Amino acid sequence: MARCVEFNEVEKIEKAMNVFWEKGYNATSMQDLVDAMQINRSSLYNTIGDKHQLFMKCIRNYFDNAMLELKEKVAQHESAKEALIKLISDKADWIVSCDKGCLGMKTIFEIAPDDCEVRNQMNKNNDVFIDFLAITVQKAMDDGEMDDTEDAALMAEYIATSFTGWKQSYILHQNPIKIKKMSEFLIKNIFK
Amino acid sequence: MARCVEFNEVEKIEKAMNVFWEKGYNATSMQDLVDAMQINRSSLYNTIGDKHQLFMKCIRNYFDNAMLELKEKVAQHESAKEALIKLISDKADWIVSCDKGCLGMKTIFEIAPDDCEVRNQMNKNNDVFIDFLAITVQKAMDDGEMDDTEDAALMAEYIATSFTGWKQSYILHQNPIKIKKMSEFLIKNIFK
DNA sequence: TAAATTCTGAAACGATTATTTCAGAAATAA
DNA sequence: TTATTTCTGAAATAATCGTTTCAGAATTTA
Repeated sequence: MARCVEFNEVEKIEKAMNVFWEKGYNATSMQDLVDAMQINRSSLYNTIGDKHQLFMKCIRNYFDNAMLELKEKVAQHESAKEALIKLISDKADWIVSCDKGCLGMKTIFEIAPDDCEVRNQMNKNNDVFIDFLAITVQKAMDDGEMDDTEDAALMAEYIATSFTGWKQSYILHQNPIKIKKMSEFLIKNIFK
Repeated sequence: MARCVEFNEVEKIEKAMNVFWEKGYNATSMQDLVDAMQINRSSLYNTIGDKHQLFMKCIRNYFDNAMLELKEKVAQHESAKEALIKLISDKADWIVSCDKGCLGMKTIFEIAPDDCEVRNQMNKNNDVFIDFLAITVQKAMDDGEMDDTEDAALMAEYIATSFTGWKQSYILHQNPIKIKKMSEFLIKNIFK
Protein backbone atom coordinates (compact mmCIF):
# COMPACT_ATOMS: atom_id res chain seq x y z
CA MET A 1 0.00 0.00 0.00
CA ALA A 2 2.71 2.36 0.95
CA ARG A 3 5.50 4.02 -0.85
CA CYS A 4 8.93 2.71 0.11
CA VAL A 5 12.30 4.25 0.86
CA GLU A 6 13.92 5.50 -2.31
CA PHE A 7 17.52 6.10 -1.33
CA ASN A 8 20.28 3.73 -0.41
CA GLU A 9 21.13 4.44 3.21
CA VAL A 10 24.70 3.15 3.09
CA GLU A 11 25.38 5.34 0.08
CA LYS A 12 24.11 8.39 1.94
CA ILE A 13 26.02 7.49 5.09
CA GLU A 14 29.20 7.39 3.08
CA LYS A 15 28.60 10.88 1.74
CA ALA A 16 27.96 12.17 5.24
CA MET A 17 31.08 10.40 6.43
CA ASN A 18 33.19 12.32 3.95
CA VAL A 19 31.90 15.62 5.29
CA PHE A 20 32.64 14.67 8.89
CA TRP A 21 36.00 13.41 7.69
CA GLU A 22 36.93 16.75 6.21
CA LYS A 23 35.46 19.12 8.77
CA GLY A 24 35.11 17.18 12.00
CA TYR A 25 31.93 16.74 14.01
CA ASN A 26 31.48 20.17 15.51
CA ALA A 27 32.40 22.13 12.40
CA THR A 28 29.92 20.16 10.29
CA SER A 29 26.43 21.62 10.11
CA MET A 30 23.23 19.82 9.24
CA GLN A 31 23.10 22.06 6.17
CA ASP A 32 26.49 20.73 5.05
CA LEU A 33 25.20 17.20 5.50
CA VAL A 34 21.90 17.74 3.71
CA ASP A 35 23.76 19.32 0.80
CA ALA A 36 26.35 16.57 0.53
CA MET A 37 23.97 13.66 1.03
CA GLN A 38 21.49 15.03 -1.46
CA ILE A 39 18.73 13.92 0.78
CA ASN A 40 15.73 15.66 2.17
CA ARG A 41 16.12 17.13 5.61
CA SER A 42 12.94 15.42 6.77
CA SER A 43 13.94 12.09 5.27
CA LEU A 44 17.24 12.36 7.07
CA TYR A 45 15.60 12.85 10.43
CA ASN A 46 12.91 10.27 9.74
CA THR A 47 15.09 7.42 8.55
CA ILE A 48 18.51 8.02 10.10
CA GLY A 49 17.99 10.30 13.05
CA ASP A 50 19.66 13.41 14.37
CA LYS A 51 23.22 14.61 13.87
CA HIS A 52 24.67 12.46 16.61
CA GLN A 53 22.97 9.27 15.43
CA LEU A 54 24.14 9.98 11.90
CA PHE A 55 27.67 10.45 13.16
CA MET A 56 27.56 7.15 15.04
CA LYS A 57 26.52 5.38 11.84
CA CYS A 58 29.34 7.09 9.99
CA ILE A 59 32.09 5.99 12.36
CA ARG A 60 30.71 2.46 12.41
CA ASN A 61 30.69 2.35 8.63
CA TYR A 62 34.14 3.92 8.47
CA PHE A 63 35.60 1.28 10.74
CA ASP A 64 33.79 -1.66 9.14
CA ASN A 65 35.19 -0.75 5.74
CA ALA A 66 38.70 -0.25 7.08
CA MET A 67 38.57 -3.58 8.91
CA LEU A 68 37.33 -5.43 5.84
CA GLU A 69 40.14 -4.02 3.75
CA LEU A 70 42.68 -4.89 6.41
CA LYS A 71 41.60 -8.52 6.68
CA GLU A 72 41.73 -8.95 2.92
CA LYS A 73 45.23 -7.55 2.86
CA VAL A 74 46.56 -9.81 5.58
CA ALA A 75 44.90 -12.86 4.05
CA GLN A 76 46.94 -12.33 0.90
CA HIS A 77 50.18 -13.14 2.70
CA GLU A 78 51.41 -16.55 3.74
CA SER A 79 53.94 -15.12 6.15
CA ALA A 80 52.62 -13.12 9.13
CA LYS A 81 55.78 -11.05 9.16
CA GLU A 82 55.33 -10.07 5.53
CA ALA A 83 51.69 -9.27 6.17
CA LEU A 84 52.69 -6.95 9.02
CA ILE A 85 55.33 -5.22 6.95
CA LYS A 86 52.88 -4.73 4.12
CA LEU A 87 50.25 -3.47 6.53
CA ILE A 88 52.60 -0.95 8.13
CA SER A 89 54.06 0.40 4.92
CA ASP A 90 50.60 0.64 3.36
CA LYS A 91 49.45 2.64 6.35
CA ALA A 92 52.40 4.97 5.88
CA ASP A 93 51.42 5.39 2.22
CA TRP A 94 47.80 5.99 3.15
CA ILE A 95 48.72 8.68 5.63
CA VAL A 96 50.60 10.71 3.06
CA SER A 97 48.06 10.05 0.32
CA CYS A 98 45.20 12.13 1.68
CA ASP A 99 45.47 15.68 2.93
CA LYS A 100 42.43 15.63 5.09
CA GLY A 101 42.95 14.19 8.54
CA CYS A 102 41.83 10.73 9.61
CA LEU A 103 38.23 10.48 10.74
CA GLY A 104 39.11 7.96 13.42
CA MET A 105 41.93 9.97 14.96
CA LYS A 106 40.07 13.24 14.63
CA THR A 107 37.12 11.71 16.44
CA ILE A 108 39.24 10.33 19.27
CA PHE A 109 40.85 13.66 20.03
CA GLU A 110 37.95 15.98 19.27
CA ILE A 111 34.89 14.06 20.44
CA ALA A 112 35.75 10.95 22.42
CA PRO A 113 37.02 12.67 25.58
CA ASP A 114 33.64 14.32 26.21
CA ASP A 115 31.19 12.00 24.46
CA CYS A 116 30.71 8.68 26.18
CA GLU A 117 28.76 7.03 23.37
CA VAL A 118 31.37 7.94 20.79
CA ARG A 119 34.18 6.90 23.10
CA ASN A 120 32.62 3.50 23.67
CA GLN A 121 32.18 2.92 19.95
CA MET A 122 35.74 3.98 19.17
CA ASN A 123 36.94 1.84 22.02
CA LYS A 124 35.17 -1.18 20.58
CA ASN A 125 36.51 -0.48 17.11
CA ASN A 126 40.01 -0.09 18.46
CA ASP A 127 39.83 -3.33 20.42
CA VAL A 128 38.78 -5.27 17.35
CA PHE A 129 41.62 -3.75 15.37
CA ILE A 130 44.22 -4.35 18.08
CA ASP A 131 43.04 -7.91 18.67
CA PHE A 132 43.36 -8.71 14.98
CA LEU A 133 46.80 -7.15 14.91
CA ALA A 134 47.83 -9.07 18.02
CA ILE A 135 46.79 -12.35 16.45
CA THR A 136 48.96 -11.61 13.43
CA VAL A 137 51.87 -10.60 15.66
CA GLN A 138 51.45 -13.79 17.70
CA LYS A 139 51.51 -15.83 14.52
CA ALA A 140 54.76 -14.18 13.48
CA MET A 141 56.18 -15.00 16.90
CA ASP A 142 55.03 -18.59 16.76
CA ASP A 143 56.57 -18.97 13.31
CA GLY A 144 59.87 -17.68 14.64
CA GLU A 145 59.75 -14.59 12.44
CA MET A 146 59.76 -12.29 15.43
CA ASP A 147 61.23 -11.93 18.89
CA ASP A 148 58.68 -13.46 21.27
CA THR A 149 59.98 -12.07 24.55
CA GLU A 150 57.58 -9.17 24.10
CA ASP A 151 53.83 -9.37 24.66
CA ALA A 152 51.94 -9.63 21.36
CA ALA A 153 49.10 -7.40 22.55
CA LEU A 154 51.53 -4.71 23.61
CA MET A 155 53.29 -4.90 20.25
CA ALA A 156 49.96 -4.54 18.49
CA GLU A 157 49.07 -1.51 20.59
CA TYR A 158 52.49 -0.07 19.92
CA ILE A 159 52.07 -0.42 16.19
CA ALA A 160 48.58 1.09 16.22
CA THR A 161 49.58 4.11 18.29
CA SER A 162 52.49 4.77 15.95
CA PHE A 163 50.08 5.39 13.09
CA THR A 164 48.44 8.23 14.98
CA GLY A 165 51.81 9.83 15.62
CA TRP A 166 52.69 9.65 11.96
CA LYS A 167 49.46 11.34 10.98
CA GLN A 168 50.16 14.15 13.40
CA SER A 169 53.59 14.60 11.87
CA TYR A 170 52.15 14.62 8.36
CA ILE A 171 49.41 17.13 9.17
CA LEU A 172 52.09 19.53 10.38
CA HIS A 173 55.03 18.93 8.05
CA GLN A 174 53.48 17.29 5.01
CA ASN A 175 56.77 15.50 4.52
CA PRO A 176 56.26 12.00 3.03
CA ILE A 177 59.90 11.04 3.45
CA LYS A 178 59.69 11.53 7.20
CA ILE A 179 56.71 9.20 7.39
CA LYS A 180 58.45 6.63 5.25
CA LYS A 181 61.53 6.73 7.46
CA MET A 182 59.51 6.41 10.64
CA SER A 183 57.65 3.42 9.25
CA GLU A 184 60.95 1.78 8.32
CA PHE A 185 62.28 2.48 11.79
CA LEU A 186 59.21 0.89 13.34
CA ILE A 187 59.55 -2.20 11.18
CA LYS A 188 63.22 -2.44 12.07
CA ASN A 189 62.44 -2.18 15.77
CA ILE A 190 59.65 -4.70 15.72
CA PHE A 191 61.66 -7.37 13.99
CA LYS A 192 64.76 -6.57 16.07
CA MET B 1 44.59 61.39 32.12
CA ALA B 2 43.13 58.04 31.25
CA ARG B 3 42.09 55.01 33.13
CA CYS B 4 44.37 51.98 32.53
CA VAL B 5 43.85 48.29 31.92
CA GLU B 6 42.85 46.52 35.10
CA PHE B 7 43.31 42.85 34.37
CA ASN B 8 46.39 40.73 33.83
CA GLU B 9 46.26 39.47 30.27
CA VAL B 10 48.41 36.36 30.78
CA GLU B 11 46.21 35.35 33.69
CA LYS B 12 43.10 35.67 31.52
CA ILE B 13 44.72 33.83 28.62
CA GLU B 14 45.44 30.94 30.92
CA LYS B 15 41.81 30.71 31.96
CA ALA B 16 40.72 30.76 28.34
CA MET B 17 43.31 28.12 27.54
CA ASN B 18 41.76 25.77 30.07
CA VAL B 19 38.37 26.09 28.43
CA PHE B 20 39.77 25.36 24.96
CA TRP B 21 41.73 22.52 26.52
CA GLU B 22 38.61 20.88 27.86
CA LYS B 23 36.16 21.51 25.04
CA GLY B 24 38.24 22.11 21.94
CA TYR B 25 38.02 25.16 19.68
CA ASN B 26 34.72 24.61 17.93
CA ALA B 27 32.80 23.44 20.97
CA THR B 28 33.89 26.48 22.98
CA SER B 29 31.61 29.50 22.74
CA MET B 30 32.49 33.10 23.47
CA GLN B 31 30.01 32.86 26.33
CA ASP B 32 32.04 30.02 27.85
CA LEU B 33 35.17 32.13 27.52
CA VAL B 34 33.66 35.29 28.97
CA ASP B 35 32.35 33.29 31.93
CA ALA B 36 35.64 31.52 32.60
CA MET B 37 37.89 34.52 32.08
CA GLN B 38 35.72 36.73 34.25
CA ILE B 39 36.29 39.54 31.86
CA ASN B 40 33.98 41.92 30.11
CA ARG B 41 32.97 40.92 26.62
CA SER B 42 33.90 44.34 25.29
CA SER B 43 37.24 44.33 27.08
CA LEU B 44 37.97 40.94 25.57
CA TYR B 45 37.36 42.16 22.04
CA ASN B 46 39.14 45.48 22.66
CA THR B 47 42.33 44.18 24.22
CA ILE B 48 42.74 40.63 22.94
CA GLY B 49 40.66 40.34 19.82
CA ASP B 50 38.19 37.82 18.46
CA LYS B 51 37.89 34.12 19.20
CA HIS B 52 40.56 33.10 16.74
CA GLN B 53 43.11 35.62 17.96
CA LEU B 54 42.42 34.55 21.54
CA PHE B 55 42.96 30.94 20.56
CA MET B 56 46.27 31.75 18.90
CA LYS B 57 47.45 33.44 22.08
CA CYS B 58 46.34 30.41 24.06
CA ILE B 59 48.29 27.87 22.02
CA ARG B 60 51.37 30.09 22.06
CA ASN B 61 51.14 30.40 25.83
CA TYR B 62 50.49 26.66 26.18
CA PHE B 63 53.58 25.79 24.21
CA ASP B 64 55.84 28.38 25.83
CA ASN B 65 55.03 27.03 29.27
CA ALA B 66 55.53 23.42 28.21
CA MET B 67 58.86 24.27 26.59
CA LEU B 68 60.08 26.14 29.65
CA GLU B 69 59.25 23.20 31.86
CA LEU B 70 60.96 20.80 29.48
CA LYS B 71 64.21 22.75 29.35
CA GLU B 72 64.34 22.98 33.12
CA LYS B 73 63.87 19.24 33.38
CA VAL B 74 66.61 18.36 30.92
CA ALA B 75 69.01 20.85 32.50
CA GLN B 76 68.75 18.95 35.77
CA HIS B 77 70.50 15.92 34.30
CA GLU B 78 74.18 15.54 33.60
CA SER B 79 73.62 12.57 31.29
CA ALA B 80 71.61 13.14 28.10
CA LYS B 81 70.42 9.56 28.20
CA GLU B 82 69.07 9.98 31.70
CA ALA B 83 67.44 13.24 30.72
CA LEU B 84 65.68 11.51 27.82
CA ILE B 85 64.52 8.64 29.99
CA LYS B 86 63.20 11.07 32.59
CA LEU B 87 61.50 13.12 29.88
CA ILE B 88 59.80 10.11 28.32
CA SER B 89 58.59 8.56 31.56
CA ASP B 90 57.38 11.93 32.82
CA LYS B 91 55.40 12.35 29.63
CA ALA B 92 53.85 8.92 30.18
CA ASP B 93 52.90 9.99 33.72
CA TRP B 94 51.50 13.27 32.46
CA ILE B 95 49.34 11.54 29.90
CA VAL B 96 47.64 9.36 32.49
CA SER B 97 47.42 12.17 35.05
CA CYS B 98 44.80 14.30 33.33
CA ASP B 99 41.54 13.09 31.89
CA LYS B 100 41.03 15.91 29.47
CA GLY B 101 42.83 15.54 26.18
CA CYS B 102 45.96 17.43 25.26
CA LEU B 103 45.39 20.90 23.86
CA GLY B 104 48.26 20.53 21.42
CA MET B 105 47.17 17.18 20.00
CA LYS B 106 43.52 18.17 19.97
CA THR B 107 44.39 21.28 18.02
CA ILE B 108 46.49 19.41 15.48
CA PHE B 109 43.74 16.95 14.64
CA GLU B 110 40.71 19.20 15.00
CA ILE B 111 41.89 22.56 13.70
CA ALA B 112 45.27 22.40 12.00
CA PRO B 113 44.20 20.53 8.85
CA ASP B 114 41.82 23.33 7.83
CA ASP B 115 43.29 26.39 9.51
CA CYS B 116 46.50 27.59 7.96
CA GLU B 117 47.38 30.09 10.69
CA VAL B 118 46.93 27.51 13.44
CA ARG B 119 48.84 24.91 11.44
CA ASN B 120 51.79 27.25 10.96
CA GLN B 121 51.91 28.07 14.64
CA MET B 122 51.72 24.41 15.67
CA ASN B 123 54.33 23.60 13.06
CA LYS B 124 56.68 26.20 14.53
CA ASN B 125 56.03 24.94 18.06
CA ASN B 126 56.65 21.38 16.98
CA ASP B 127 59.90 22.26 15.21
CA VAL B 128 61.25 23.97 18.31
CA PHE B 129 60.32 20.95 20.40
CA ILE B 130 61.79 18.42 17.97
CA ASP B 131 64.97 20.44 17.51
CA PHE B 132 65.52 20.58 21.23
CA LEU B 133 64.87 16.86 21.50
CA ALA B 134 67.24 16.15 18.61
CA ILE B 135 70.03 18.11 20.30
CA THR B 136 69.61 16.02 23.42
CA VAL B 137 69.54 12.81 21.38
CA GLN B 138 72.69 13.88 19.53
CA LYS B 139 74.39 14.57 22.83
CA ALA B 140 73.54 11.08 24.02
CA MET B 141 74.97 9.69 20.78
CA ASP B 142 78.14 11.74 21.06
CA ASP B 143 78.61 10.57 24.62
CA GLY B 144 78.28 6.97 23.50
CA GLU B 145 75.10 6.42 25.48
CA MET B 146 73.12 5.65 22.38
CA ASP B 147 73.42 3.90 19.02
CA ASP B 148 74.43 6.61 16.55
CA THR B 149 73.69 4.80 13.31
CA GLU B 150 70.26 6.38 13.37
CA ASP B 151 69.58 10.02 12.51
CA ALA B 152 69.09 12.12 15.67
CA ALA B 153 66.33 14.24 14.09
CA LEU B 154 64.43 11.11 13.08
CA MET B 155 64.76 9.68 16.56
CA ALA B 156 63.44 12.93 18.03
CA GLU B 157 60.49 12.87 15.68
CA TYR B 158 59.87 9.24 16.52
CA ILE B 159 59.81 9.98 20.24
CA ALA B 160 57.49 12.96 19.82
CA THR B 161 55.01 11.09 17.66
CA SER B 162 54.90 8.26 20.18
CA PHE B 163 53.46 10.60 22.80
CA THR B 164 50.47 11.33 20.61
CA GLY B 165 49.80 7.65 20.14
CA TRP B 166 49.90 7.06 23.87
CA LYS B 167 47.39 9.82 24.47
CA GLN B 168 45.05 8.25 21.94
CA SER B 169 45.36 4.93 23.72
CA TYR B 170 44.69 6.54 27.09
CA ILE B 171 41.65 8.50 25.91
CA LEU B 172 40.11 5.22 24.76
CA HIS B 173 41.23 2.69 27.36
CA GLN B 174 42.18 4.80 30.37
CA ASN B 175 44.68 2.11 31.23
CA PRO B 176 47.79 3.59 32.89
CA ILE B 177 49.67 0.30 32.84
CA LYS B 178 49.47 0.14 29.07
CA ILE B 179 50.98 3.60 28.77
CA LYS B 180 53.73 2.71 31.21
CA LYS B 181 54.57 -0.43 29.24
CA MET B 182 54.64 1.38 25.93
CA SER B 183 56.94 4.04 27.35
CA GLU B 184 59.25 1.35 28.65
CA PHE B 185 59.20 -0.35 25.26
CA LEU B 186 60.09 2.93 23.57
CA ILE B 187 63.01 3.53 25.95
CA LYS B 188 64.23 -0.01 25.37
CA ASN B 189 64.07 0.44 21.59
CA ILE B 190 65.80 3.78 21.58
CA PHE B 191 68.74 2.65 23.64
CA LYS B 192 69.00 -0.63 21.71
C1' DT C 1 -9.20 4.00 -9.95
C1' DA C 2 -9.07 4.66 -5.00
C1' DA C 3 -7.19 4.36 -0.50
C1' DA C 4 -2.98 4.23 2.11
C1' DT C 5 1.43 5.50 3.15
C1' DT C 6 5.83 7.80 2.53
C1' DC C 7 8.70 11.03 0.49
C1' DT C 8 9.62 15.91 -0.43
C1' DG C 9 10.46 20.79 -0.07
C1' DA C 10 10.02 24.73 2.29
C1' DA C 11 9.00 27.23 6.07
C1' DA C 12 9.10 27.98 10.95
C1' DC C 13 11.02 27.03 15.37
C1' DG C 14 13.61 28.71 19.37
C1' DA C 15 18.12 28.62 20.84
C1' DT C 16 22.74 29.91 20.30
C1' DT C 17 26.52 31.72 17.57
C1' DA C 18 30.30 35.55 17.20
C1' DT C 19 30.55 40.25 17.15
C1' DT C 20 29.29 45.33 17.66
C1' DT C 21 27.35 49.20 19.77
C1' DC C 22 26.61 52.49 23.27
C1' DA C 23 25.43 54.97 27.35
C1' DG C 24 27.26 55.47 31.74
C1' DA C 25 30.39 54.28 35.68
C1' DA C 26 35.22 54.49 37.13
C1' DA C 27 39.63 56.14 37.31
C1' DT C 28 43.15 59.07 36.09
C1' DA C 29 45.94 63.54 35.62
C1' DA C 30 45.78 68.48 35.38
C1' DT D 1 37.03 69.85 40.64
C1' DT D 2 37.16 69.02 35.83
C1' DA D 3 38.37 67.22 31.59
C1' DT D 4 39.85 63.00 29.50
C1' DT D 5 40.01 58.41 28.63
C1' DT D 6 38.95 53.64 29.47
C1' DC D 7 36.46 50.11 31.44
C1' DT D 8 31.95 47.94 32.10
C1' DG D 9 27.49 45.79 31.54
C1' DA D 10 23.77 45.04 28.91
C1' DA D 11 21.39 45.18 24.86
C1' DA D 12 21.22 44.69 19.93
C1' DT D 13 22.66 42.47 15.69
C1' DA D 14 22.47 39.38 12.06
C1' DA D 15 23.66 34.93 11.02
C1' DT D 16 23.54 30.18 11.85
C1' DC D 17 22.58 26.25 14.66
C1' DG D 18 19.85 21.61 15.09
C1' DT D 19 15.31 20.22 14.85
C1' DT D 20 10.20 20.04 13.92
C1' DT D 21 6.17 20.74 11.40
C1' DC D 22 3.10 20.30 7.61
C1' DA D 23 0.73 20.48 3.29
C1' DG D 24 1.09 18.29 -0.93
C1' DA D 25 3.35 15.36 -4.51
C1' DA D 26 4.68 10.64 -5.48
C1' DT D 27 4.24 5.96 -5.19
C1' DT D 28 2.33 1.82 -3.88
C1' DT D 29 -1.16 -2.04 -3.19
C1' DA D 30 -5.86 -3.42 -3.42
